[in-house]
Amino acid sequence: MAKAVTIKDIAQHCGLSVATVSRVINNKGAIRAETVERVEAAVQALGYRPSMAARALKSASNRTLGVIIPSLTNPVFAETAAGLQQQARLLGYTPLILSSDYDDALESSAVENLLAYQVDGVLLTVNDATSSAALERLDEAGVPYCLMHNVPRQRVAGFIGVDNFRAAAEVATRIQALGHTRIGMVSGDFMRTDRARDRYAGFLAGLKYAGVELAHLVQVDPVNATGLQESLSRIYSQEGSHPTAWFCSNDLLALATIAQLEAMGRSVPDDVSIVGFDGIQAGALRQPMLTSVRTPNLEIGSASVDLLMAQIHDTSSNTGRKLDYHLMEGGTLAAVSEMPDPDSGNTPDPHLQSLDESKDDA
Amino acid sequence: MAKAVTIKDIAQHCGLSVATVSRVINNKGAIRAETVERVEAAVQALGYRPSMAARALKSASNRTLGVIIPSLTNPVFAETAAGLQQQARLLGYTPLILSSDYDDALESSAVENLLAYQVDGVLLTVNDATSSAALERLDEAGVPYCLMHNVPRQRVAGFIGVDNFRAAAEVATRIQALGHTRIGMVSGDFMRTDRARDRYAGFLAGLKYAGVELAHLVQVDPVNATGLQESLSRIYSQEGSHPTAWFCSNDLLALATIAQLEAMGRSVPDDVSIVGFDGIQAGALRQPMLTSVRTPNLEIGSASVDLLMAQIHDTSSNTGRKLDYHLMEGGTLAAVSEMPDPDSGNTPDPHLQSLDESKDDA
DNA sequence: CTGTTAGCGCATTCAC
DNA sequence: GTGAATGCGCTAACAG
Repeated sequence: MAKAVTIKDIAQHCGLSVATVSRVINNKGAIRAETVERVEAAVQALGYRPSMAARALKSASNRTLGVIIPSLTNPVFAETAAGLQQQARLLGYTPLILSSDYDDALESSAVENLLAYQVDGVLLTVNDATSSAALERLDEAGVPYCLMHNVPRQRVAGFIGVDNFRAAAEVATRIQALGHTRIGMVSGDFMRTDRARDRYAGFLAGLKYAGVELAHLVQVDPVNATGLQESLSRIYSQEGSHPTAWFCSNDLLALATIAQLEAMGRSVPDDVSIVGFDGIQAGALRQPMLTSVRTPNLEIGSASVDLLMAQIHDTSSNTGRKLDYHLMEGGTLAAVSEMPDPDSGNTPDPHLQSLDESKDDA
Repeated sequence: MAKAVTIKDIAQHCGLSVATVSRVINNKGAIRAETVERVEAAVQALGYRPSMAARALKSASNRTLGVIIPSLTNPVFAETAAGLQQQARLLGYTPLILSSDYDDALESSAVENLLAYQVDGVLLTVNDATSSAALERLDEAGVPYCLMHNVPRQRVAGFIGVDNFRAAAEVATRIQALGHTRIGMVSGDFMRTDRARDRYAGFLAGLKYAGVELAHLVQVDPVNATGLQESLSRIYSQEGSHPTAWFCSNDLLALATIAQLEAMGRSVPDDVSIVGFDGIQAGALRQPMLTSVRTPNLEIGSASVDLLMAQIHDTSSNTGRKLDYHLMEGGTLAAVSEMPDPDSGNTPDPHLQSLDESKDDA
């Protein structure tokens, strides 16, 4: 690696001291206009770039933001990362993005890693904000951070996310209003993420309010949906009435559920309705479009950067914000049909039939 | 930010010099076993982490790999990044991931940024490997790098990707073999990426070999597919025979094309066949599954790390490798039907009809 | 307005 | 085997 040009080189080149050059570069203090020009010209000419390493070493700011997300390949987090990266770039910060693969140990080691890089702050989505060693470590190290997607009940440094509980409850009432009475939920493992837990709790609460009981709960691995296929085929091979609607705790699961149901010969939404959560592009591109709770993922990223910046500079006690979500009505949620499940003998209550055509009020 | 524990702290704690501690930590030189133990215990106890900044400053290695991808939200690159991150982690390296948004200027500034971080090497997908200021800058700085997905004709430091030309040519012959004669291509802007150009060239060559001409070429913005809708509706609103098959230069475009065609009342694959490129999850989850050239994205990431490591350590002249791809036959490519386009009066050649049922030979 | 100087945390000489 | 000293590139006092 060719020797990089340092602040010293440009100082020499201009016949100035390194201090003056540093001032010009950082816009600190008052310097003569001509000097500024001279330095800037030299910077251009020699192709100088300040070393982040040296900056960090001076334990000033190195304008680096640590980022930890559960997965790079889940579009939700990819979008969040994209939003955050763009906002960071605007503010002259560089994000250092690590993924935890939904693993607590990796989450913690990612924090250690970021600490070693002396990041100015951390943006992260943890598995579970109520019991995260990673967050404790950040508190202990005194590094400002902002949670993304996690909406913790207890006070933390900051967070940006949507009200998962409330959104899921809305989904429940919406599904029930369409006449469904046999309703299931497909969820990521509760032990793994607080989002899955909140969405489950909200969905349950919504169902209860609507006077319906949850017929089935299928918990799967959030990374690869292990167990989904088996569970669904078991449920649908049983005698009796089958669910006519499923709420999935995220869109990836919803898409996988649809694929599985269709592979089993069930048609969506004619035989069974599906609602997802996240509003990822893949759901919007399919036909019919996936009905889903759309969350502002890009904005969650960019707003988190803003919040973190506020913390870094003002140390104001900004504790976070809930962003709006939107129940996007696609075509995968429909009113329950007269004959939802040919295998079962049950017919929906007559008084629900009037709801059959109410699906286009989105 | 609470003062981090330094090598000095643990030296004091052990009654040793910083030099000795450094030796223990880096496994350099001979040290007494008991001393090693003592140091390691202190490291554990005090929670010491060597500062990457200081390491980088000593212009040794800071075990950081720069990464530049066109987009975080395109699953192809997200998967590649995931593969690369995992492999890097295995080897004790940390990836610093930046996205260029398919923009040459951002690509270059990303390189500058990585240079400022003194990365040990760079893994990147550039827009166009044959004319990249970013690559020139890396050469100039003497930083080893490995291209991902770019398969340049001229010699470069290293690359890992698939043979886009050959794969696209295969797609062409496959489509033609199914009886299609009116064939179009939807492509990302040629000015933007060499992949789009190679795939176009390969597709053309394949068609030529098969004795068919390309009926339509639709070029769109690779970021947001701007212009797709307009072009397609113009083509299908014209009198005469319409394309019965489209090859799309990537899966995101293929999905968007399907959505657009279906919105226009065309059925896939009954009215029109679609083939994509990349093999992203969203294509595999839809029904019918998207027919696509599946590329080993995770492996492209991990293999690139390996190749880059080889360059960093051996400075061997390893010039890269082409990885295998696979034409995944989903359900969106079918033999041309007897009446491909109700609007047009033309009927396919009788001798092609025998191919109608050959679609399940995948 | 500008120059001098002192470290930041670490790896690496060179002594002992 | 181990310690003391040096400097990587930079910023932040403190002097002029």
